[in-house]
Amino acid sequence: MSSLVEVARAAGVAVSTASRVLNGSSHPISAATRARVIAAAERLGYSPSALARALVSRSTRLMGVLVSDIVNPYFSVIARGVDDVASRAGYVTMLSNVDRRTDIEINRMKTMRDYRAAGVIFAGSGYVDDPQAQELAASVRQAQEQGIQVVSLTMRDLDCPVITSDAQTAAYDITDHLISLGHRRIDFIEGPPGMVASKQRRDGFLACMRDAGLAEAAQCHPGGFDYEAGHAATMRIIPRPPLPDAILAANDEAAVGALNALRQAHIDVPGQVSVAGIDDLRVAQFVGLTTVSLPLYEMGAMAARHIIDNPTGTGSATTTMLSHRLIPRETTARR
Amino acid sequence: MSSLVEVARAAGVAVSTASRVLNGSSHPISAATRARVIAAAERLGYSPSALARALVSRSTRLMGVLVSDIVNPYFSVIARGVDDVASRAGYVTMLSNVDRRTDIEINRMKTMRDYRAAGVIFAGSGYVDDPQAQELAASVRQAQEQGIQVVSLTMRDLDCPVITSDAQTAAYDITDHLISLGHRRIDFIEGPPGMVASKQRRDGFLACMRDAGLAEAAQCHPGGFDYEAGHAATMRIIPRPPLPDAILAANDEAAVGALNALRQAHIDVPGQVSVAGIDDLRVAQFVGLTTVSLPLYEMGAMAARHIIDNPTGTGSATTTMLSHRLIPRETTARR
DNA sequence: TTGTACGCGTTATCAC
DNA sequence: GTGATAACGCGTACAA
Repeated sequence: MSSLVEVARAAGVAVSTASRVLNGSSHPISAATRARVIAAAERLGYSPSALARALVSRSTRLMGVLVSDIVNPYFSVIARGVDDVASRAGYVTMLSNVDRRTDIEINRMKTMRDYRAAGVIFAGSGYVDDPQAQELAASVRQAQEQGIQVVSLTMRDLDCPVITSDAQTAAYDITDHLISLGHRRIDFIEGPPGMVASKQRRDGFLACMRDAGLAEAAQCHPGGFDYEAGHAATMRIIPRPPLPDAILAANDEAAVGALNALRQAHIDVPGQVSVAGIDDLRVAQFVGLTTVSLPLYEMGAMAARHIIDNPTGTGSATTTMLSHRLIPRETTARR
Repeated sequence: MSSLVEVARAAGVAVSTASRVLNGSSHPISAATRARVIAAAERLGYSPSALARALVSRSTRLMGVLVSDIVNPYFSVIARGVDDVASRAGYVTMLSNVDRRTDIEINRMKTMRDYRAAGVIFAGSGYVDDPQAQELAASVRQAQEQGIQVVSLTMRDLDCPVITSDAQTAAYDITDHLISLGHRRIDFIEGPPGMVASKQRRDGFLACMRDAGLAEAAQCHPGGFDYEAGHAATMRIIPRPPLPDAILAANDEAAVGALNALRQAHIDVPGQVSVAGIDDLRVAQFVGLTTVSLPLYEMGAMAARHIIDNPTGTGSATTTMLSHRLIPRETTARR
């Protein structure tokens, strides 16, 4: 718990001298005193106060990330991307779960602002007609005026740079893949109601079906992003024949739920029905799920790098689109 | 970016007065001035500097968590437990991935120490004969002397409170369950070599087999904690008949790998071979895996609570054992 | 090459 | 009730 003054005293030098050797200043220091200071610091177990340092330098190496739920692999992959580049740059990442609630999001973001985070990354999507969207936008603006970099990983009504992937086109592409396999009647299990992310994915699906002249054959079912939702939706599909040629779920976990529901009902996948998801999370590999790979890790990593590389809050609100990739596996087959 | 002095000036009061109203001090303040200060703070978009506050109060509301890999659901569940109680108490959690490397662990822990974290939680297990264990222990001791609470979620050579679950007994219990189902020849797929967590689980398995007079029927295979390891180990088991009655993997993900390897080889589970895991992660529900539920969320939550409730670094190094629970599902059956 | 002195934004102590 | 003022631990002009 010794401070710089104590180290300086122990080394018989002025605090400024101690400071200069201990924080790698370019200021010239004689080898002798440098050694003395380092020895003293070592002996006293000196640990520089990042707090005090931040106070005077007016900048921290704190990287904020706001996720809906870190247990959701979608977000843990993003968080991993963030932390990898953050820690490599000497930053420490602050993580908060906001449970898809804008009020919590506002609140946590203010807490990170109080700690003067270098930047805050919004990993989760927004909501359609969110009554608190304005309040959030105002908080974001305020944070930016304080010099905090804000980056969003989805398109939202925030005046900040966006680093994202095109979920709508991803949904379009996987639907197109299904169609190219000869499937005509395709059922779509939607994401949670009200989320922009849900809407994008459904829109991509519908657009592709329409473009293929299959608008009539497209059917949407309420669902969600989790296993149970995909399972339940499929349980509602099964008893109403005819079965669709294929089922596309709004994300992988729901797709796995659909897959299991079908197999439990002794419906062969992909023999009778093909199943596909979106995201390409780890579970998709486990079950051999056909899906679209979204660059989640890269999004997190790029967002962190953006924050580190743009110390001033002057970055214009550009949008960076990272590309996705179709991953055909064993849950889809030619009709 | 306005500070307390600016708020005070705008409100026409002294900084001390502004401070008193803005940080909920119990000091008496006239309603009139209180209102003026609040109005001024509002108008200027004042956000208190947690940095400056921490500097003078000598304590932060920063909660540190060190995990091996946040993408691993084992750790993300723990992290979620930590963050839930942390944020409810106004703390913000700092997360770091240490990739099972003690040197990184030491490094990240020092960074958190520099930020004067209220506490640091070690979520990952240690390694047998770790050459850097001493260095880590020394860093921990130093942090503790600075008033940082340290909690470990596994038994390691750190002089700090431990909040954990008995993985060895968990392994024992699931093995016992397998035996009670009539299985005799049981193969165990080990965790990553060198990890204490791997050893505990294997020891629990072997102890149970021995106690059941089945030491001869117990067979251990090198493996790992991930899908690929479980899959590969099982691929090595299959071509060497006779098949075991059951396969127990060191954790759920490896068990799912084993399960898939068996099914791909057209071996019926649980008809021909039963399969079980340890942890009870979400994927275990997906595939209906019999397993043991470890109180991961609770461990994280309790650790965070401990840190919040024990502001002084005086807590003795007690050990708290949280109980596990057998979860029989569909991958095991009576022989 | 080294030292002095000030300021970063707060809280706490003391006086009024 | 309110107001100066001294810390907290550090970086950095500026002076020596």
